[in-house]
Order: sequence, then C-alpha cells, then structure tokens
Amino acid sequence: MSKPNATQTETPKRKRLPSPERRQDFINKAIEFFAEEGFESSTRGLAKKLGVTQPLLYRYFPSKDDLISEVYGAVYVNRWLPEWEPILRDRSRPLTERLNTFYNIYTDVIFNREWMRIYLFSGLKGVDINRRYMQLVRQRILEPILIEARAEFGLPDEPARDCEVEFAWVMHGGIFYYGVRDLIYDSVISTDKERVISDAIVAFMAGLEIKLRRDPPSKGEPQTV
Amino acid sequence: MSKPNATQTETPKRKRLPSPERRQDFINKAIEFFAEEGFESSTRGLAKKLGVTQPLLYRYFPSKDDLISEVYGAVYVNRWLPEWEPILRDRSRPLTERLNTFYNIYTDVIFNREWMRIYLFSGLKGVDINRRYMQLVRQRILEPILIEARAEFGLPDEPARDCEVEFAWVMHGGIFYYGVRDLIYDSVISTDKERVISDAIVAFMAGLEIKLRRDPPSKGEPQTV
DNA sequence: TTCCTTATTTATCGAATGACAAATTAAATA
DNA sequence: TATTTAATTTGTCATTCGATAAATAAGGAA
Repeated sequence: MSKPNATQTETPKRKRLPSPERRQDFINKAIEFFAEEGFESSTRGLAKKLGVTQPLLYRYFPSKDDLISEVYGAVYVNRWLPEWEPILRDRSRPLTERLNTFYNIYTDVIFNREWMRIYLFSGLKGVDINRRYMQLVRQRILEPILIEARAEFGLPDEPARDCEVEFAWVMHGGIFYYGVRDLIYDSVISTDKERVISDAIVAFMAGLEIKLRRDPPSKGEPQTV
Repeated sequence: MSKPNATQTETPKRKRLPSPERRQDFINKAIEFFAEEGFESSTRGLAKKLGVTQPLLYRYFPSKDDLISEVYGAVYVNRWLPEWEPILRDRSRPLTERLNTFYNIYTDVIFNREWMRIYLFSGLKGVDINRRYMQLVRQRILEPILIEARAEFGLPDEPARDCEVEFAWVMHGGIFYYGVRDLIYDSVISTDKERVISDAIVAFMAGLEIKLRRDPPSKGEPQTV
C-alpha cells in the first residue's frame, strides 16, 4: 500500500488555478467552513479543507477579517433576489396567496444550513451587516405586506405603524425560527414546510384583521412609538 | 503619578475567599463573560474580568469545558421555574388570559441578554443541552397549550398532532425572535413587550381555531407524521 | 506569637494562531 | 526550447491559548 516518495496516488502534485477562479473557490469553501466551525476557526483548518497551504490564503485576502467580509457578502447580499418584492405587491392575487408564494420561495433560499449558521454567527458577533439585513427585511418585505393588507381589508392607504411592524415581525420570526429548529437544532417534527408556512399565514391574516379593526389606523397616535 | 513599587493604590494585595463563594462568583462572572464574548474566548480574559490570575480557575474547574458546563446548568436548568406549567393548566381562567400571563413571566426570564446569547452560542455549538431544552419547551409548554386549546374549543381530549405542535412552535418562536431582535440585534422598534405578546396570542388563538375546525382531530391520520 | 492549611500567584510548557518573507515551480510567453 | 510571470509552498516569527507545577502568602488554629 505504501508508495515510494516520488509517485502519489491522489492529486499529482499541485493544481494551479487562475486567480479569479481560485479566489471564488476560496470564498465558496470558506462559507461552508465558517458556517460549520464558526468564524473563530483557524485559517489553517480552512486551508486544509481547500487542499492548499495556509499562506496562500493571504495572497487572495489581506487578512482573515477581509475573507470573512467576503463571506458575508456572498451569503447576505448576493442571495437576496429582487423578484421577491413584486410578488408581494401583485394585487391581481389575494394577499394570502401572495404571502404563501413569497414565503415558500424566500425560505427556499434562507432555509439552508450555511445561510442560517452564517447569519446566526454574524449576529452574535454584532457586525452591522445583520442590522442592515433586518432593515432590508423590514422595508422590502414587512412594510409592503402591511400596506397590502390595508388594501386587502379596504382600509385607507397609510404607512404601517410600529406595532403592526412588530406584529409582522413575529409572523416572520416564527417562520424563520422554524428553519432554525430544522437546520440548526434538528428538532423539527413535521417537515412539511409548506403547511407550516400556510398555517402561520392564516394566523397572521386573522390576527391582523382583528388588530386593525380593534385599534384602527388614522385615529390616535400617528407614529409616536 | 507613578507609584513606587511597594504601595498600591487599588486593591491592597489579595482578597481570599472561601471556596464555595469564590466558585459561585466564578460561575456568575463566567456567564456574563462567555455570553458577551462567546465560548471561544480565553480563560485569561475571564480571569482578568474576575480580578484573578488565570491558573486559579483550574483550582475550581478541571478544564474550560467543565466551567462551560456549569454555565449551561446555571442558565438553562436553574432558571426554569416550575410554577410556569400550572398557569397554563388553570382552567378557571380563559386560555387567552393564561397565555398572556405565562408568556409575560416566561419572557421576563429569558428576555435577558445573557440568557439569549448563551442559548444561541450553545445552539450553534450543537451541545445536547439545547435539544433537551427544546424538548422541555415542547412537553411542558406547547403540548399543554394545545391540550388546553382543545378543551377551550369544546373538542375531545386528544394528544396534539405534529402539525399542531409546529403551529404552536411558530407562535412561540415568533415571540422568542422578538427577544432576539431586541436583545441581540437591537432592532426592535416598539418596546411594548406586553402588546407584542398579546397580539401574537390573538393571532395564535384565531389561527388555531380555524386550523382545528378546518382539519379536525380524530379523523384521518392519527399520528403518522 | 507560631504553625498549618489552602487560596492565590508566579513561572512555564507545548500547541495553535494570524501573518509575513523568501524559496519553489507550474504554466504562459518568447 | 529558453525565459518570464505568478501561483504555490516552505520556513518562520511573535502572540495567544489551555493547562500544570511550584512558590507565595493570607487567615485560622495552636
């Protein structure tokens, strides 16, 4: 079984890749690696996974933190799809249907072990990209949903109030947390994602209608917390 | 400003504490420390926070991992209050009222930066204490709630089906995620916890009633996923 | 006071870490 | 083929890490 010194069984000797491709390969594998091991894990561990020596990483990224920033970008920024928002605004379909469509394809992207773990790790690190991502969710998903809900219920068009945004966040967070339980904690019993989403949306719509009729907009405090 | 070698301005020299108290102090500060810095942070950093040298930690805990286990115990196990469950089962009050009471006092405990961060860090580490905690939540909170809901709606007493447990998890997770946004991401706009909980419960109860009447229990599949 | 127990510190080890400089070598260019 | 470019490795440094052994000293007991 043991070979002499010269001939190797596996990869011949070195594989040399042009700069851009190698770089992209590094980022892709870094996503896998840091997602699984956390950002505190060593660049040597990553290099081993890459089948490359550790100093080579520093030819492509000035520091470990720079590499991590690239990982953030590849996960957060690049995986946000612009076609999501129009789905929510398409008034030719009932809102409940739009919400189901949206959350099914949205979770097709984020219910992914890498995405989830990178998101949670970076959130605990307190990097600002998390805050920006949540602003994106609020402005491009939750507030549009609340606008559409007003239209659906025949209420006047007004910006969403803070407590309504929080209410939408709870629905969104409930669905999100289902993904966390599934992909991070392995503690999900019914893996019927579509049904979980559908049930959450039914409750959201029912609750929102009650809420909007109970304390209707354009009455008391305009927007004061 | 600079002092000679002998005289100190701050603490005289050493403060000596009896073993049990020192040990407890270590655990308490370790909770703060690891919650903020993560479990990968150094024992030297912790010792500095404690105002003590690093090897002293090893007089009280055989290894860093043993200390971390103590932290888990102090946060997860010891902060679970046995009086929670009876609140949910007290049929002299409407279920909605019980749910509001329960989630307000439950979140008084877990909506705490230390608790939340320890929970999230340990979840990402994949330690089994997380899985056990979630089983606890399911068996002692969610399933009782579903049993009570059946009674409230005048339905026959049956064990909760999987998809109902998931539905309860989404409500629970939505409330939980509100805490995460508040304490970890600082991205909460309305800090009126009581109202957020109340709205979530209204939606949950409305959704559950629709759900139970739409596909009623004791009909089709008994418990087959 | 003196002695004894033990809480605490000092000193240190071996391994692992991020990062850099210089030596190699694969592959494109001439 | 000979030469050049740059991708990759080898070697290494200064820190930092968890952990241990030995030295110190605080505080109670005699």
